[in-house]
Parts: sequence; structure tokens; C-alpha cells
Amino acid sequence: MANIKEVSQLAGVSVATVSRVLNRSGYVHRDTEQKVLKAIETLNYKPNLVARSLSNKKTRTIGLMVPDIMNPFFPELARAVEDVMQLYGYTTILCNSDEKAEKEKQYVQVLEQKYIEGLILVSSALSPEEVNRFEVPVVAIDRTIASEKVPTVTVNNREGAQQAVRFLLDRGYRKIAHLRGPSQLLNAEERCRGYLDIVEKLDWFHPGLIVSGDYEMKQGAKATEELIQKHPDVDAIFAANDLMAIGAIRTVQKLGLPIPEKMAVVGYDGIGIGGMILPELTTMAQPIYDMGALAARMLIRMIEKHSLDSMHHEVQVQLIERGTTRR
Amino acid sequence: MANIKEVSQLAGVSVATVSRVLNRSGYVHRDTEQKVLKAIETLNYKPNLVARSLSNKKTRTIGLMVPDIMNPFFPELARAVEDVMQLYGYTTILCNSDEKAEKEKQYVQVLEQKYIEGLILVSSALSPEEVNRFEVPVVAIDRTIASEKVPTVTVNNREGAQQAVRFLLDRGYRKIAHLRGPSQLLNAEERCRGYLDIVEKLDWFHPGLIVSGDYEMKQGAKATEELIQKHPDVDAIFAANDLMAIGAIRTVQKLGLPIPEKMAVVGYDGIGIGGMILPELTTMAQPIYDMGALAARMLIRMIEKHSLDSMHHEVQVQLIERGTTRR
DNA sequence: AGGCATATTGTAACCGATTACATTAAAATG
DNA sequence: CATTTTAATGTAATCGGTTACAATATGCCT
Repeated sequence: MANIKEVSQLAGVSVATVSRVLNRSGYVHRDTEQKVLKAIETLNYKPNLVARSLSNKKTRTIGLMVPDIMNPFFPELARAVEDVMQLYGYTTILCNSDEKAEKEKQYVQVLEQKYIEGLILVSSALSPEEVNRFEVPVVAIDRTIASEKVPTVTVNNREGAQQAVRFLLDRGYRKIAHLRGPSQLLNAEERCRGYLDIVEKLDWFHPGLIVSGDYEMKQGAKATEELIQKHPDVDAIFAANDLMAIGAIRTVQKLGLPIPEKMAVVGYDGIGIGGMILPELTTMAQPIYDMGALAARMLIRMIEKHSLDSMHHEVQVQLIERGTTRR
Repeated sequence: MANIKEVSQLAGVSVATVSRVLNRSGYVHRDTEQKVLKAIETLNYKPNLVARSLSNKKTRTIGLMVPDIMNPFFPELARAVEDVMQLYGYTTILCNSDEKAEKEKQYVQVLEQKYIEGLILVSSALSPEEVNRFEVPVVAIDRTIASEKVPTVTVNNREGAQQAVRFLLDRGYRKIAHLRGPSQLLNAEERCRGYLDIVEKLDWFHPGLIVSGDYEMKQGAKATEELIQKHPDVDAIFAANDLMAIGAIRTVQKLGLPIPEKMAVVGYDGIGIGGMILPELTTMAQPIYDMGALAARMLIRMIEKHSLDSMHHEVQVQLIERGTTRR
């Protein structure tokens, strides 16, 4: 690979001039520019971005930290981030943290040594203080870091949960259980809160209708089994995420209860799979792609030292009514 | 951030000595080493990897090019690649190509300028000559680049397809249609070939039983509809991938045909969703994670200038028998 | 004591760009 | 015409490491 020096020699100018041509900075005579461009062309010269980064301290590279790209929520998010970054000439490093604080810290360590310019964080393993210690701009998605300093993109979890439950009531379901997510996750807490907001004061309500899960399908299936055994009169399940909802559907179908007649299921997230199963899953859909794209745009603004209109963006969930609830 | 010079000053030695300590290269007196380590500790010094890369020409960064991370096949692959790379201290840049040659070329261009050390390619948009022009080691997964020079990880598509079809025959299905993948993809061609190997000479066979698709669910559903309309006596569908198989199931269920009694469906790939729908999809599963991990290991060997045991690894698909075929 | 291998450390070149500063020529100004 | 601006270019420092080479010290052998 040719370097700037070879180009400068071929063009009969100094490296500074070549650099000026490359960056359109400073004065360069038209004729000189032409000579340089021709030399660049001839040698098929491409600037060495590592060298450039060393003097610039800019790498046009960002990190994307997700718990696990295999979790169906994250591919769409990753795609959005990557699309926007690509559009602005940035490159995206993918990191799977498994929600392990150690792994995250180690990753961030290396990424900072590599001069990444920003980080999109979908995780709750790290404390706000640890995140604040990062040297690069960070945007957190979904699992809010409880820190004013870190910009976030979140959804109105509580309100969405309320809507979902109200929707079930409107459709005539009378005893609604909740499969809640892992207790350490804020969004699980909020969704549960929203559920409670609606049902708490209803006469049939009783805390046993809330079953804890881990956002995985298996758990959802198992929890549903126990639930129905203990409370056979439950006629609707509001799951805190789609995977658990799918687990619930499996159990319900195995038990031979017709969906949506005898049992309704509503999920949360709006992942693609929900539209593939039959009956299709009714769900409170998050605008996953939009959230990723928004976070990416915010991060870029921060990297480029522009100010953000708002530190905390809350996007709206939307109910997608499909086959697991009756009309 | 402290740099090596500050460390050397605090330790009262030259930068060369610090570098020797860092890299455990050359001679360093025990006492000196201790002084240096203490200085590193005090300043919380971390080497600047960009600077190191500039003199090394090693970035410990690789690229992973997939058509679209949102396609359910790729997250597992990406996870495998990332896991192995992480294990060996490499960092993974994610690229979505949408199978567009232009996008791929542009990406590779930038990645090379950034000194990536290797590339894992899941794509067929580029010609072998274009791939050979890359300056870094490449491993191709799945969609074989028809070039002896590029190491590949593939599956025995043809054989797997044969097995799948034979399995259907064994189970007593008598008229098996095939939803084939996009004509430009080698694996679609091979799977179709495998199907033909078995059924071509059977009396009921007839080319109209092969319907073209694009590996997407929608297409699979639509193609199945047309298929059943034209050939109502078809009692089994072998789809070239799981997404189309899922589409097929949807159509079949909508038409009220009981699965697996009146209609069987077998997919190909073994993506996670197959186990979530009901009935669960019988499929020729590729060891997706293993393929990614294997490709990653091969790439690392190439980067580290070790020789490969074999340029072309063919891994075995395996039938997972589930609910869409009868016992 | 002289010669040689080994150990320890430093100086300076190098990786490949950017850029502050200096120099000179040409154009604009009074 | 002298003076100031603007234009054009080059020299060399810098980013933060690695490493070839040189210099010196030490121990061992004959």
C-alpha cells in the first residue's frame, strides 16, 4: 500500500501539500492539486486511517454493547445502529456482555484503548458511577441507567403496560395474570407497575397473579403452567415480553385451551417472531428500529460536540392487535 | 490519559525500557521492572492501541460481513464469531451488506484502511477475483465463494437435502414439493439438487413441484398457497430454509390442513424460531454456532500465520425431528 | 589480564498521517 | 513604489507507541 510520502514524491510536492489536498484544508494551487490527485490515482493511494487516528484522536468507530445478540430483540436494534453509523461514516464494534459487569468493564477498557468515539449501551450491569467514568460519550437504550448524566432512549413502559391491560379488560377478559420480568431490570419493574396501576383495585386481583420470569420462553411456559394450575379461572395473560408470551401460548395450547376464546395473551416488545407464530401474538410493540436509530443519532451528535435537544427520549409503544386476543 | 513517556519519566527510565516491560521483550532488570510497574500502576497507564497498531500493523480487529443481522440465521453466527474473537483478544466489527456488492466493497475498503486483520464473509455478492484482491485473510461461510483460494466453512447441503427428502418418504409421505431458495445462491441450488436426486425418478415427480422463493417467510406462504392450489395432492413440503417453511406452515394451517397428518413440512437451517412455533418445525439443522466458531478459529490461525489443516471445512447438518412430520 | 558472551539501558529512527510555523511569491492597497 | 494581504508550499514537530542499534557493565573462561 502506498503511503503519503510516496504520493508526495510522485507529485513532486511535500507531504503537507498532499495532506492539504486530502483534507481540503489550507491553500493549494489548482495545478498542484491536480498533480497530487493524479499521483493518488496512479498509486491507488488510500490514507492510512490508523495513522490519521493517532494524530486526530478520531477513529470513526463506536461500540455497541448488547446482552446477547441472539436475543431476538437485539438484531433489529443492532441493524438500526449500524445503518445510521454507516450512513455517517462510522463503523460499529459489536459486544455481547451477557449482562456481566466484568465482561462489560473489560470490553469498555479495550474499546477506550482503541480510541472508540462513543458507546451505545443496552445493559444494566454497570452502575451509573462506573458508566460516568467512561471517557467517551455514551447513550443508554431501554434499560435506563439511573443517572441524569447519561442520555437515554426509553419507552413508556408503565403506560404501555397500562394500555395493554386496559385493552384486555375492554375485550372482556376478567382475570388477568402477569408474567413479570427479572426483578433487577427497571423495565420489568415498570411494566409490572403499569399492570398493577390498572388491576390493583379490582376485586378479583390478588398478588398471586403475578409470576416472576426471566424474559426467556422456557420460563414463560413453565410459569404459565403453574399459574393455570393454581388459578384456573385466569382468562388472560399479560407477559412482560414477547418471548415469555410465546412460552405462555405454548403452554396454553398444550393444555388445549382455545386462544383467544378462553385465554388471551398479550406480549411486550414487538419482535418479529410474534408475527410468525399462529395465532399471531398481540403485543405492545416498541419501535425497536427507531430506538436504535435515535440512539445512534444522539451519539453522533454528542461525538460531534453538538448539543442534544433532550437528554432523555421516551418513545411510544403501540399496541399491535393480532390473533391472541379476541376482537 | 497517561502515555508511555510520562510513565518512563516517573519510573526514571527510557520509553524503550517501559515498552520492554509492557511487551516482556528484551532484557529488563527485576528492580527496573518493579519501578516501571509501579509507575504504570500509579498513573493508571494503559497503552494506546492506535499508536501500537501504527507501528505493529496489528489491530486485533476483524470484520464480520453478513447480509442482514436481522435475518434469524445470523445472530447465532455473529455470536459465535464474537465469542471466539473475544476469547482471543480480538474485536469484531459488524457489517450488514444487504448482499449489495457496492456496499460490501465500500465496507472492505474502509476496513482495510482501518487495518483490520481479517474478514469473515457470509455473502455471495462479490466475485472470487474481487475477494482475492483483499489484503487481509478471509474466511467465507455458507455461501461458498467459488474459489480454491478462499477458505470456507460450508455444510453438506445436497446430502442434507437428500436426507430430508428420504426422511419424508420413510414417514410415508408420497408427493413431496420443494420450496427452493433464490436462484443465485449456491446453497439453494445444492439443496434443490439434493431434492431432485431423490425424487427425480419417482413416478409422481414433475417439475411443477419445485417453486422458487427468496428465503423469506412471506414468499414461502404465498408459494405454498399457489402450490396447493395447483397440486392439491401434495402431502409434504421440503423448504430450502426455515423461514419459508414457517410461511408454508402458516398457509397450510390457514387452509385447515392438519399438520403433520395431511401435510408435512421440513425446513432447513435450524434457527431458534423453529422450536417456538407450534407444531414445532422439523428441520435439517446446521450447527450454526459451530460454523461461526470454526470460521473464527480458522481466521485467527490465518492471521497468526499458522497453516490450516484444511481449506474447506464441511460440517454436517442434522435432522431435528419435531412436530411438523409424523412419527 | 584479555577476550567474549550475556545482561541492562538508552538514543533515535520509524510507523503514516496532521499541523504549527516559517518562507516566499503574488496580489491588493494606499 | 512601499506596504500589507493573501496564496502557496515546505520543514519539522507531534500523536504514542516499537525496535534496531549502540553503549556500557558484569561475569566467566583461558
